Amino acid sequence: MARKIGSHAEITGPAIRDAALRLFARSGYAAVSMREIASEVGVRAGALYLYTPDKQTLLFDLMKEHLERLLVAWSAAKIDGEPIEQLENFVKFHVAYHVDRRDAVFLAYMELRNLSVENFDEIETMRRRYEDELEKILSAGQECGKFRLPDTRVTTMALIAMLTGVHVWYRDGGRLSRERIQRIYWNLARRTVRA
Amino acid sequence: MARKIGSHAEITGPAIRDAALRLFARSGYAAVSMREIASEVGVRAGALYLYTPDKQTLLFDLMKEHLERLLVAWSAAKIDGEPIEQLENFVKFHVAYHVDRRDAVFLAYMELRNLSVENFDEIETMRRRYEDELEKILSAGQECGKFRLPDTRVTTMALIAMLTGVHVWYRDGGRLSRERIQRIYWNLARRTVRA
DNA sequence: GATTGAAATGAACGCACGTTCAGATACAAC
DNA sequence: GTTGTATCTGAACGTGCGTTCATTTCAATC
Repeated sequence: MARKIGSHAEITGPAIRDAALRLFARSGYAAVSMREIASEVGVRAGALYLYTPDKQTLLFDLMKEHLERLLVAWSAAKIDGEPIEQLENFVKFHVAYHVDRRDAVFLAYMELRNLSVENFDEIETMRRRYEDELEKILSAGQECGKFRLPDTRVTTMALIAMLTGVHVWYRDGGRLSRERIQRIYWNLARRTVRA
Repeated sequence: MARKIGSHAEITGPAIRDAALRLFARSGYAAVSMREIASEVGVRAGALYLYTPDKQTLLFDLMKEHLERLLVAWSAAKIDGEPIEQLENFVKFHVAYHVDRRDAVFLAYMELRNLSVENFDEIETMRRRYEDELEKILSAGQECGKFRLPDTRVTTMALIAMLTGVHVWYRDGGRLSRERIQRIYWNLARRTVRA
């Protein structure tokens, strides 16, 4: 049975995370004060400490939650089949996910430096797990002769960088639809593996 | 005739910029104090203000200097010829430059948020000028039928992101030589434009 | 309507920050 | 050796930070 909590907490907890995510993504972890986050939520700074032990943990939890969700979402989205189909699936998944969660993606990229060593290691391990999913697809394609890659590891990093870069320029309601963007990136990625 | 300056200034000025670049790149602008920078140079914080009006200007100057040097270096490196040759030249130039100046590249990417509005606009204009150099090459190739691109602008952004991503994983003395890395990225880029 | 306890406040803490500046220092010129 | 000046120090400034905690608020329960 779930522990009973007050009616405020049910709202305030997630609201704090939302506000922190938005502000951290916009201005950077170090540039955002606990007072700003609190003000965004409509609360005073002290109240935040009912929901997080400290600012560092708030950042870490946001990044960890992002990567956990990413890995779970990928687990649900991944398919069996030919490497080329798996790659198409990965590319479209990655682009859609990164377009839909720009703030979280941005945070997880930019704020690694502000994590403590242990926290950094944990996040980095999860990121590496995700990158490995792509690398496995590329390796499989390479081994069965379907892909021709100059270097599997570098191609993995190059593809990840290329795809993730969508968050730099994508804007909601922009010139291109989500689906069009997915197709463009898939087009580019397919050429990269020469399949 | 050059204005005469004391013997210390000839050394200290650049030393401050070096230290600031290194520390900003490592820990982030907001996380580095003027006292830390001064300590790295072997001086007290107050002395920094003989060389920069404030911390923000120090950051801005580092970023501006990086982009100026990048544009100058590209001006010197760029060639005429077929789009495919121009692209090869651009890719190899970009990779080499970004591998050789990881700190400056990192700074110019990560610290845009910490610039004042006017400073941001100036830096962004210069960055855009550089990106346009690639876009012009892609457009030329597209128009003469040598390249087949799904979308010139998106391909530009995708290629820039892919190439710049080298700074994420490159380490001096790593598994791959600079030249090998240049060739791998050129290989990937060429496929991208289907040339 | 009294009781309860979670939620939030508001004031305070010690600390580190960017920046200033009067005074000390070191060094080149004479 | 004295002077002049570029360089640097050391102390101080006001500010804002993350965090704590005694106190207050207030909705739910009886």
